[in-house]
Amino acid sequence: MKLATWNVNSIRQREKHVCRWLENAEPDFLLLQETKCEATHFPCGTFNNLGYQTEAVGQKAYNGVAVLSRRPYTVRHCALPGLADDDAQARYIEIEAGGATIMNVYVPNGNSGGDPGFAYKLAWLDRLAGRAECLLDEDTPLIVAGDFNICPGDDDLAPGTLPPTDALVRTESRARFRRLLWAGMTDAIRAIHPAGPIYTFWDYQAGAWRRNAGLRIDHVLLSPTFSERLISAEPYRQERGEPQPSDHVPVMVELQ
DNA sequence: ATGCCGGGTCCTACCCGA
Repeated sequence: MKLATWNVNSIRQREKHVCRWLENAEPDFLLLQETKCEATHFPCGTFNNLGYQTEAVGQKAYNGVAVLSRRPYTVRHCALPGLADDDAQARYIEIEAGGATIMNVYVPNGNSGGDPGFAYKLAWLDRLAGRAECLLDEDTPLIVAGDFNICPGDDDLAPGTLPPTDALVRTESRARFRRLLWAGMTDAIRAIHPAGPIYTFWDYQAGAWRRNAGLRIDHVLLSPTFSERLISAEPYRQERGEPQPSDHVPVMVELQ
């Protein structure tokens, strides 16, 4: 089974990239973030034609997530349960497939909106961890994947790319990521590649791609049932070199 | 420590991302 996550930075701009990538990589599940598209305008038909059943949660201009799957699934939640303003922003889809739960997340960046903006990010991550812990307590096989907007460690950003005050590297953000690990989730990329620089995002500006000034902020977290079956976990760097790319690349895991 | 790029929308000057 192959599952991937990709922040596409507008599905309308990236529809052809996604189709081409699906045909080459053939994931069973693809979790998209930053579709920037209301659900009624999401190009479901295009992906149906490639054999993928699609569920989109969207809003105008910002955020937006979607699930593409060639395996049967049911949608369980279209917003993070229990969050105070839980469906104000389109950041979460939770599905059930083959007895497992899969969460597609677009975590708030936390750098805009001052202290309340950062507090929203932390509250969102606390709520996510609480939800994951509930499912882990019941031994539900679980995958949490998406754009976390967190560089978990110092190998996860090119030196000098971000100041220590940035919401992507703040200790409070990293502590929320560790809470998910301590709850029993495995960071799939780090299970396969324990150390060294691995990036999933390169800014459009200042020659970030050319200089390999990247960040690792897109993650796939696996509960024990899945981590024991992990075969590979890789970012698809070549996507960043395509014409008109997203600033993020797909991250795919293969499970036995 | 960004807003140089690239997306969005109140269509055009701004907001937002990481």
